[in-house]
Amino acid sequence: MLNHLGQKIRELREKQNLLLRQVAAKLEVDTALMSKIERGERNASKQQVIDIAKFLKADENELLTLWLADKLENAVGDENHLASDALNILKKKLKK
Amino acid sequence: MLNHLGQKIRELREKQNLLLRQVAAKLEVDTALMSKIERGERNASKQQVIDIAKFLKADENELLTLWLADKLENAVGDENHLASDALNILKKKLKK
DNA sequence: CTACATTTGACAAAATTTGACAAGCCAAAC
DNA sequence: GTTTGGCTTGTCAAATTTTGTCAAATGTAG
Repeated sequence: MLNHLGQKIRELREKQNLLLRQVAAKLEVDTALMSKIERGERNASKQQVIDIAKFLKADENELLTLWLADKLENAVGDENHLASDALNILKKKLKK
Repeated sequence: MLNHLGQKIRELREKQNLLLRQVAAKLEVDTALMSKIERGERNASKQQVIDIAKFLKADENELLTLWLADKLENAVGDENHLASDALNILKKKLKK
């Protein structure tokens, strides 16, 4: 259930002794939603990631990369056995 | 707009001189949908890919791999600049 | 022109996602 | 014990996305 982005956000938040409530307030979302985002139960929107990066003084691209990695992991679903080949196909395509 | 799976399906279908209508009939979907799948305007479901592989005598895993590659590409969206890093993160995770 | 294959656009139904709310859990302090 | 405060969980309606069909348009060979 844990994902890359959520883990990182929680780590950043705790290092700065901030409450879920405080981050949530900045994003103007419910604390419950923030909790879900950190635990990977819900995906953050791109804009939310950007806002979080700003508030937690983190590198925006770093967080967005984790966010994308999570999205890709979702897309793989339970097709683990095909993923490595599929990833290679995609990698090749992206070179253009 | 073209995707990996659709291209492959079309190639297989044409090599066997089959009509969209015939493949669509096998899958019990509208011809229009089949056309969209081949052109990448719509994604096929996993089951549809399996049925197509069977009907076109293609390797199921090969088609499913293309199907997954397309899904991953969709997930990347227009975040091309982050994709390569995200892919590496995912690759690492998949090794477990 | 005709006949047939494919494509396109619009649409309703179905499925998924989204965020809020309320209730619950848990530890620390009282 | 009870209260407090932070976090989590379940449920829900609204919003959004996806799915497949239909009808009309386009293309193409005879």
